[in-house]
Amino acid sequence: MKLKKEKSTPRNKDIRSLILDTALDLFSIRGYFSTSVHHIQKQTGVSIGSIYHHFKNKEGIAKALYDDLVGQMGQSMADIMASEENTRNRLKAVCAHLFELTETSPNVMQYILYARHREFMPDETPICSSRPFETIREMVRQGIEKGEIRQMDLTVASASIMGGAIRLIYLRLDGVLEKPVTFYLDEIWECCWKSVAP
Amino acid sequence: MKLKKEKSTPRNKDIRSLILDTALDLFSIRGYFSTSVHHIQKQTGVSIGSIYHHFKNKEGIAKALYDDLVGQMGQSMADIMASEENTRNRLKAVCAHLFELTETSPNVMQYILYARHREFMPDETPICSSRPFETIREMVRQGIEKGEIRQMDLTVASASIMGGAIRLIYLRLDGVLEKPVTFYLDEIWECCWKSVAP
DNA sequence: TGGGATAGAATGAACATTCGTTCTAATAAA
DNA sequence: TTTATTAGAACGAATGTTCATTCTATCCCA
Repeated sequence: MKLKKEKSTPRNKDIRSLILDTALDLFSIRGYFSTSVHHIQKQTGVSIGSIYHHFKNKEGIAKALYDDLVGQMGQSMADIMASEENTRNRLKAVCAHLFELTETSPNVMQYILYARHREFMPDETPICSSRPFETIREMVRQGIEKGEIRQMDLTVASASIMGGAIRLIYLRLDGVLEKPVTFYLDEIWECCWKSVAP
Repeated sequence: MKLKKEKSTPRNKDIRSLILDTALDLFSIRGYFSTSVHHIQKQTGVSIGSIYHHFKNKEGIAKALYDDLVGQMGQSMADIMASEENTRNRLKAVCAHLFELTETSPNVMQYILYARHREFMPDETPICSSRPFETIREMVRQGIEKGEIRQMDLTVASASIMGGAIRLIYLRLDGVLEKPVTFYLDEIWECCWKSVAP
């Protein structure tokens, strides 16, 4: 009985997660277009029929994955927003979080930052307009309002403050940095902050 | 005679260029994987056989295109390096050039920056290790040496100084900026420079 | 100059393969 | 029994590539 239940009941969620986890691995290693549904089938052991029972189609898998990951990241940003008071600490915490994520889950970072979502999810809003990035923008906006960041165009300020850090993340994901990005956190953060400080 | 020569001799180059130009358009609009060789055939009017006569295969088209564009950009960077003396002017000229290119040939910028080359050109070095980016790195290195940029890790300095500008280019290509990037040049450049100034 | 030989460029039908998706049957759960 | 889930064979469309053939321009020799 127990054995049966353990095998079956949690299966719904397990299978869905199993498919998404595997898809993330395959997508970020081989890319979306070079990953076939049959690959996912082989890697998960879940049958084709079952995959299509859980997701409308291949794009549906990519979309669900995207929503999950962007949702998680949005939550992290909201948490930082809530737990830190001043702009400088908030934004440094954002950088630190992104750097750690890059090291602990490069696949996640790769999929969020690097995959050309619009290429296979035509209706998706560009990543930079999604909630996590909107939250960062809001942090910057408040920073300008409070005078912690000098008066300037909001978009330029956001790009400037995150640009260097994101650049480093790309370099790390591309295998160009030999040390973990986290190693460079303090140094790059000083640059980021100086670029917009009053 | 002359007529004949004009019609025939340049044809080799014309067809090759026609294929590359069209491929660039299609690749940057629909993406590499959503562009079939048959699409290129239809758009150019050049027969399939002829396409395969000029290029080894589809990947060969992408690679030739990449080499051409990266070569051109490398030349531009070398020109700037040669024509400007001090680091600040050099790097601002680099930003200005990239911004102008983004406005005049967004396709080129899109292909160079955004396409996941490693996904379909497995042997290609990551863009950030290619010659144009190496030249930028060398500019920064000299800047640090001469004390125009403060003492710091070279990679971090490069990422910091170009990060914000590149970020803006991405935003523009994604259709998030309503105004041309060139409009923001002075403002973002001030940020970039402040981030690494002594 | 004229005419055949040669090289290489262009053609597009045909091919094998892969892919996303559907369908029907079997199984498990309620 | 009824409903939800799993299974995997089958399908059709699309793709990258090949190849036998035709066309065109240049070269060579009479």
